[in-house]
Amino acid sequence: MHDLACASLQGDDLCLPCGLARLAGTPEGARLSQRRVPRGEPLYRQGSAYGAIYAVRAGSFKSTVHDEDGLEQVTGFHVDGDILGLDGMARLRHASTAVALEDAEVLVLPSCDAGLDPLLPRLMSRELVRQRERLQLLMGRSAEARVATFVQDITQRMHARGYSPREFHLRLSRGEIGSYLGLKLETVSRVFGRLQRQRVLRAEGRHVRVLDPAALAAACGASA
Amino acid sequence: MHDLACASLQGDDLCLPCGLARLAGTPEGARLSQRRVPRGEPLYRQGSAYGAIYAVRAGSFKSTVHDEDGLEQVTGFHVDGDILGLDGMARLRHASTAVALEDAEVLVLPSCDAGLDPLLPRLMSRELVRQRERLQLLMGRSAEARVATFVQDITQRMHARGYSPREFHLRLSRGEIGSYLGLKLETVSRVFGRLQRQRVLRAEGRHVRVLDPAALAAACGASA
DNA sequence: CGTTATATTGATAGATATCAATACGGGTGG
DNA sequence: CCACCCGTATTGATATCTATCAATATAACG
Repeated sequence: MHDLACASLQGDDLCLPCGLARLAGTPEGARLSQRRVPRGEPLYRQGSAYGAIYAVRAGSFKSTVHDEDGLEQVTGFHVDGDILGLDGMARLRHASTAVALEDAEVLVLPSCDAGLDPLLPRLMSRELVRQRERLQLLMGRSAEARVATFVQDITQRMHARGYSPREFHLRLSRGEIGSYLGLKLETVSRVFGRLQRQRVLRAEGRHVRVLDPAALAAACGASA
Repeated sequence: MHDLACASLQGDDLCLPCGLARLAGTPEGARLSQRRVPRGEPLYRQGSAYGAIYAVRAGSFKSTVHDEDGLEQVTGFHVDGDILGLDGMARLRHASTAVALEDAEVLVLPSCDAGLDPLLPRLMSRELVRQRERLQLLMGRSAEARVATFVQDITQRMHARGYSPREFHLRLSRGEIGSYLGLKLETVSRVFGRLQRQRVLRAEGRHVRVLDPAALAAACGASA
């Protein structure tokens, strides 16, 4: 029963994917249910009753919030290993909508799971820190730095999961990226154009290839 | 023992201050220790070992993070009833610094307190939602909207705690407000000047008086 | 009362948003 | 298989906003 928690609590950084990987085949693992979510379908909707949190096993999701006028804003981009739904616990109602960007699969983690419980506060704390880092990233930095960081973040996450760190297929439109980064879609497009002219990357529509990782890293630091 | 959790879990919104208020004088309350923090002193520092979270009982705090170069950025402003230190659980090391803006007093909440534990995930979830709301506020909105929202937020919090909703003493400099809102100090100053000329409020240095709450609310909505 | 930090105010430059037109691309139906 | 269409992306011209640089004024403090 402690497999999940212990595996994940060890070390400085906690790693739920690792913990979850160990669950495969164990009695505890069998207890957890999976759920398939077809591309374009919501895993949950803002305002709906909170029931569980989810761990992405395959595919990717975007999180969005809708303000009073119904305007959609992208607040998150999630892949394999990420946890979704933590924001629903406060009011026992989901505070955002999660939509699959491609056919996806998630592990359903009931909120009072004995194996997950001791881990939960730390997981949430990490999310809190990440959220703040994202805020700091977006605030003082230029459009170029934001886009560069976004691209780098994706390549790193892809790499960590065994995919090519040089090439990937974006599943978000320019408008969605802009919404996520606090920029207008035209600005996102222009930045991609600039980075391409500087031979940092090649962006053919949504297919992105990183040509110069060092230059990309450098572009992440430009302040305003 | 369940006083704290139950009082706070009832209703749609959870309220730790209410729960804590009930603890005064009870056996559980006596168990919790208090701590005084003189003005300008840190409650904890970024990077120091995580030991507990804290509930503000009197006074106010600012949270800051220091980037690699040591540059300070204000990430939070906390008053009576707010919880501090949640970001330290992820790595068991505080991810930010909390400094008292005036002589303050906090309740020390050991992380594995039996009364607090069931409440913790919801508390953290709420913080997660707030953090995101803050991000959305800062991203697409004009300097005027940011400052107006900041002022309104303070008056509302003050009001909820029994102080005058019209007048308060800012304990942050223009530079600190700017850091918190993602603006330069000159811009903050100019916005205060503009709001003053429009008779929305009167700002004499750090003493602020709201003259026209409706106009202030209207100013919160200006996008970019 | 002087000294230093903080705040206000002005002039200018730089960045992104906005408005507008054109190009591309994927899918559908002919 | 090609032509057409609609959503998406690119590119350009201009407006708006905030940052920056700089000077002065005010407030806090010893």
